[in-house]
Amino acid sequence: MFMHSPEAPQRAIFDRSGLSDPADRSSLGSEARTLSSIVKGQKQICYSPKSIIFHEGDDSDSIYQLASGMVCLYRFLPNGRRLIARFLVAQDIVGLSFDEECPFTAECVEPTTVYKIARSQVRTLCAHSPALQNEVAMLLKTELTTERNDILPMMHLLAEGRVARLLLILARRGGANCNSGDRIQISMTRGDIADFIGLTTETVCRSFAKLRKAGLISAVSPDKVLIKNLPGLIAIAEGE
Amino acid sequence: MFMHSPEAPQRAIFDRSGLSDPADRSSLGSEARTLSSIVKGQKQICYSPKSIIFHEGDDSDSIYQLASGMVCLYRFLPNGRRLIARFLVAQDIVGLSFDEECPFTAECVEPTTVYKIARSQVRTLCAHSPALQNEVAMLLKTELTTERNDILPMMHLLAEGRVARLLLILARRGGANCNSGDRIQISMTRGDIADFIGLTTETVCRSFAKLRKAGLISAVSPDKVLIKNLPGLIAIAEGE
DNA sequence: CGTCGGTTTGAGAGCCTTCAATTCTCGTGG
DNA sequence: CCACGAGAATTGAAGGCTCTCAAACCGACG
Repeated sequence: MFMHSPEAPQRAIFDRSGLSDPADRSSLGSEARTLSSIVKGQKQICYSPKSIIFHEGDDSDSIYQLASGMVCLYRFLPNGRRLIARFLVAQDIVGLSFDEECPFTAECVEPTTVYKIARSQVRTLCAHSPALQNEVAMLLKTELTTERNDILPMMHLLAEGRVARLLLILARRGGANCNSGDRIQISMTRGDIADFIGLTTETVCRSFAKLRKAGLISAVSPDKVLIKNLPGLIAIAEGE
Repeated sequence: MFMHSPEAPQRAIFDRSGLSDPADRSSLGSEARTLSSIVKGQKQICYSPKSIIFHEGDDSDSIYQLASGMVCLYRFLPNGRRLIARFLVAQDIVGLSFDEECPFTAECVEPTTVYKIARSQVRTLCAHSPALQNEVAMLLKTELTTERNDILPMMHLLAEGRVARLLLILARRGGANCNSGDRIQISMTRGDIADFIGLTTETVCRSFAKLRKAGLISAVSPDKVLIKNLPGLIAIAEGE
């Protein structure tokens, strides 16, 4: 479950479609535009670490696709704790599922460039292009699948399993081939990780230490780890 | 955040659309069909408690809408623990976000009737009806929003907060007006609740007891509770 | 009336959080 | 090039929360 690539080319996303009629695929013609092709015309916007792309509560009048970097989507609970819903990496699109208001704040974790697309433009193009509207539905489906497979099981795991699962998510996103020996780049802080998987900074640290002592990973630096035993890591990430 | 109704009429769902072009709404004409209208032509299928509507791994060749009853969607983790992803109630639709295989088993919690629609039919109708395809996108959006607002915060709460949150979800679904004094019907078992919010049966029980002793709810029977102090319950559900 | 599944309560062990102190990392300025 | 300082990471100890194991209770049903 961990090894399929979420950065599959658009065609692959289409091919997995359970909604569009395959027989109609050939009739799309030249006016069929993918979100990617629309995005290519936009200029890139650059952000430095810790800068905010949009705030929770802002009018959700645009959607964004990351060209590079990393962004986290978060919100504060009434008790003051921060809840990180998702980390976005290159190619990820954010905003398609938003209503009038942004339900999250989007803050850059590292230097980031994004394409910005007006929601009104997406609306208009969707209304005229069944293919594009289908692509949007596919993207929403993918988002739900990711939520289902990556995030939801976190709630049922102990600390070590949650951290292992996060590492595997990062490994899958970062490196194409994900084997024992591969290096994982961890751009976010321990506190970010904690707010993502529902633990404290200290517990995240201790979990890293346990995984290290168990020989499943080895630490190059706080933000780089090597996978020493992938099957073992997967086992932990799935609850022993 | 808890009090908006997820069972809003279809029009309301359309009106909240962030994707369809409002200007095109009037051109839908008579061929515009909603999922609800399609469903009305189907015959109902009845299931008794504990019966299975579909198994994890089955070909996902149909989608379902609940007419009445309650269904839980679950899957087993490699460690043997069961993970309940969602409880479906009347009007809920399941399957739109599935790929070739069902990612969950759907098991009835109580006597349940469903409408069954072939996925191929949805595909075909979607290909010919932008309005229907838009409705599908809206339903996926709603599912994501629910996941974001109801489920995701669970991971960051203690046992009492998770149970309080579940009670509010049930209250919102069950009764239209949700005030102190309202009765909540809890059809699933304590074990089901535990597998949903990532705890054990015993901890769920103890959390109910704590909420009772705190005067936030009172127990009519194991499967019926009264809300005694809604603001207090909401506070707990959001992390104090 | 007895059984069975589900619920509730208790006790002890293990996990996570909190609070505190220490170490590490890395960019900056000398 | 090296020293310095701020922020991040790590480690320790104590206490609270949750899990496990066990036992008692309850209600529906045959």
